[in-house]
Amino acid sequence: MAPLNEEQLHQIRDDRKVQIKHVALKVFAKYGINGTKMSMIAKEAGVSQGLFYRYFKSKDELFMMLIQEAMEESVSSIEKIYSLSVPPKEKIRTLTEVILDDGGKYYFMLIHQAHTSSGVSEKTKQLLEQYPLKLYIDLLLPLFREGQRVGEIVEGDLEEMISSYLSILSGVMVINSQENSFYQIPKVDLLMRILTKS
Amino acid sequence: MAPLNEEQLHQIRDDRKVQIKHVALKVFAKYGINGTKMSMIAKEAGVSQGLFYRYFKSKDELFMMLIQEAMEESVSSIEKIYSLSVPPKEKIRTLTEVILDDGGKYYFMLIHQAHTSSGVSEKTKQLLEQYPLKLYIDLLLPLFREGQRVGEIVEGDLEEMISSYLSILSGVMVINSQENSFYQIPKVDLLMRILTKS
Amino acid sequence: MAPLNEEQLHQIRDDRKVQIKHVALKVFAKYGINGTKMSMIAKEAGVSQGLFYRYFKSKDELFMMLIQEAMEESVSSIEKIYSLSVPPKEKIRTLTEVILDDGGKYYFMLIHQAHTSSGVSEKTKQLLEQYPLKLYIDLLLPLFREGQRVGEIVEGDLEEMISSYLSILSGVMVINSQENSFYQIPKVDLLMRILTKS
Amino acid sequence: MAPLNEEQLHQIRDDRKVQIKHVALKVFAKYGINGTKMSMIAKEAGVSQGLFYRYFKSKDELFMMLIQEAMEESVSSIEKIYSLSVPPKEKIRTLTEVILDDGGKYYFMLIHQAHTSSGVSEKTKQLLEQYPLKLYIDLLLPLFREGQRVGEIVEGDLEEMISSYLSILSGVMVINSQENSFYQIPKVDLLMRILTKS
DNA sequence: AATGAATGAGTATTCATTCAT
DNA sequence: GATGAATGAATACTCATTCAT
Repeated sequence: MAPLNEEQLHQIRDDRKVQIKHVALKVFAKYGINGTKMSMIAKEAGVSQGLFYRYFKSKDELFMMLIQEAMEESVSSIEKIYSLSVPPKEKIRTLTEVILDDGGKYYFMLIHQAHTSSGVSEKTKQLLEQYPLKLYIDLLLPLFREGQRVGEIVEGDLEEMISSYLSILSGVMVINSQENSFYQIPKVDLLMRILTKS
Repeated sequence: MAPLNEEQLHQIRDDRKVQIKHVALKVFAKYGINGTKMSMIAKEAGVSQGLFYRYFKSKDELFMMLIQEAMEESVSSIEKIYSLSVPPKEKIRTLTEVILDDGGKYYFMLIHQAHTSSGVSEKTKQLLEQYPLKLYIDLLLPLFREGQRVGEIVEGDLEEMISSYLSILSGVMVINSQENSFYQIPKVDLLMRILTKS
Repeated sequence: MAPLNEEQLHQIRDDRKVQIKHVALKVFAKYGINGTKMSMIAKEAGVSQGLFYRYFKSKDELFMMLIQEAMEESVSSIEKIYSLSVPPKEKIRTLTEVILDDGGKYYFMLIHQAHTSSGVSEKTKQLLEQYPLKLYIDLLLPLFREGQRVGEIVEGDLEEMISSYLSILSGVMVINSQENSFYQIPKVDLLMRILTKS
Repeated sequence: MAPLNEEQLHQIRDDRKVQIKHVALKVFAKYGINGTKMSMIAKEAGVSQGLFYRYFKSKDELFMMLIQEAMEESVSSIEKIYSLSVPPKEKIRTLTEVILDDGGKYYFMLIHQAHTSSGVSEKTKQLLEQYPLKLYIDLLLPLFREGQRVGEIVEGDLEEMISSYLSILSGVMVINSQENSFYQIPKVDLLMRILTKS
């Protein structure tokens, strides 16, 4: 029989890469880079350990890739919010929903793991430094300022408020990243009370 | 000098144990059970790796001991609050302050680590099951109910509210457990907005 | 086009086999059996790794085949020398030239690699034992004896002299088997001084 | 019982290091860096594999260390020859004996292995470049020149002669580095014929 | 009691070989 | 036949724990 053609092979390779990354995101998010064993990823993805290395150079490289994507994704989520034509408070609510949504939680957890794990590579650390909290605050500042202007957001130092808001969101995501979480994700309305006038 | 007597020796042993536990709590909290190497604890505590095993049977045993203490401590913190003679809102604020306080954060982080880490022993898992979220909710329920009764706490389902409150507190503790945290701990006033009428 | 007939297919098969062997000889000679990865041979020969196994049962089988050929070739080179109608010294000089010649060096290196590498199969070891140094000495003995008789070769124990001569030739071949060798191949005249009267 | 004191520990560490290096030199020399498995070194040295890593950072680091020593040693051997108060020919003969001597052969083999193995680290390659053949030739040039001057060494291009001499010596060392060598080390007298007038 | 050397089980990674297409 | 994806056994290295002193 004829060997697979270029396109078919490309398809297979792409599928596998996506599949492995998808699995790895969850496992890394849950167990961190130290707690995650290659055997877990391989087993969960249904491939042999050896195959993993045809698609990714190393455990660390994959971890870094996922961090990179997580951070790009998070920034892009925020940017997208601005294009909605609803009042500031609604924008913030929507953003909160997006973050609390299932897709987002793995990314948050991953970034948390990256920040806290021992044994992350220098390269990964450098990558993390490219997305400091300040960057997120600056992205949200115009939105929150507008919120204050129209009276939807409580008075007070905005940088601190945004920082706290992000910390809380991250926190609840992180502690809920596991399947049968001890904790539960709060309702959006409840979280919004931190920011908005009653 | 005369040789130390029985009691003095016991005292030394006890001091050393406390010292090691104190150090280990911080290291475990920061790096998790997988990220924490015995060499880190030994070095940080200023003892040899060998000596460690005179005081504790294993890494896991120590981890479990700390979890145990953390959970007992957390329950006792809550119980103590009830003895204050201030209005409910003030009690909750004080509890929040106690938790956010420096001592508390390591315990929270530890419990989080225990819940999320791969490679925790079965015994540790069993221990965790002895302190489910429900237990904390039940402990706080009378306090919050009283708060609602006197109009200091917002209306709404109390179990959910308490659960959310605990999740948020835990979350911010967890993501701030490391030294140079990416995030910051929110002010107590800000957190209280979740629960209280403006 | 008409499909290839039986013989043409056989021809193609044979050509390919020769091609792979040719490439493998160089790679094995350069890097040894441990240093040579199947991917190197496949890439260098321009075939897929999978195809290789249509032609050869295993890496080790190919290695053995090459050793076999190398040893047969070396014996035949020596035998051929005897048919020349020149004085003994000239015959030895010609043999030396043949050995030092580009073709020969890979074979020497290969035999050296086979003798020294860890991880050569039992079968290969057995093969090597079929061509002991003694065999080569015996082959050359009549030639060298004649050389001594006519006064072209220095006096002395012949077995030792031949053995040394072969060791030196092998040695210089071996250390020059790589492309950009640290060392250089000595001129034939210089080597002949070992054996001949000035 | 009291723990070992500083000096005793230092002694143990030193002994072990020497012991491991001694064994590793032989094993690396024989099998190259690819052919040498850590289990071989550990077993041969009578230590566990784990212990190896308390003394050396990695297989490659040890290999490099040994290369370094081998090269320093070889240069120093040559330099020492100059201090003898014998005629040039005698000096060269002594040098030849020193090199052919048991201690030397492992070093030569090691350097050969380093030059030929695939998979040697960049660092090791750089190290090798610090000791090019030219350096050895230059070291020996004055000695050989003096030999020619006093009529003990044959006429001819000196650089080429030294290079050939070193190649031949290296070659015979390399192919004799294994225990039950197929080949044999030639007598010094025989090798000297390459250089000297009869 | 105290130390740090020593062990060995476990983990990431490589690579010869097989398999589906 | 031909391809390269897939497998799994082997190998370098790490680290909790034990042991000799």
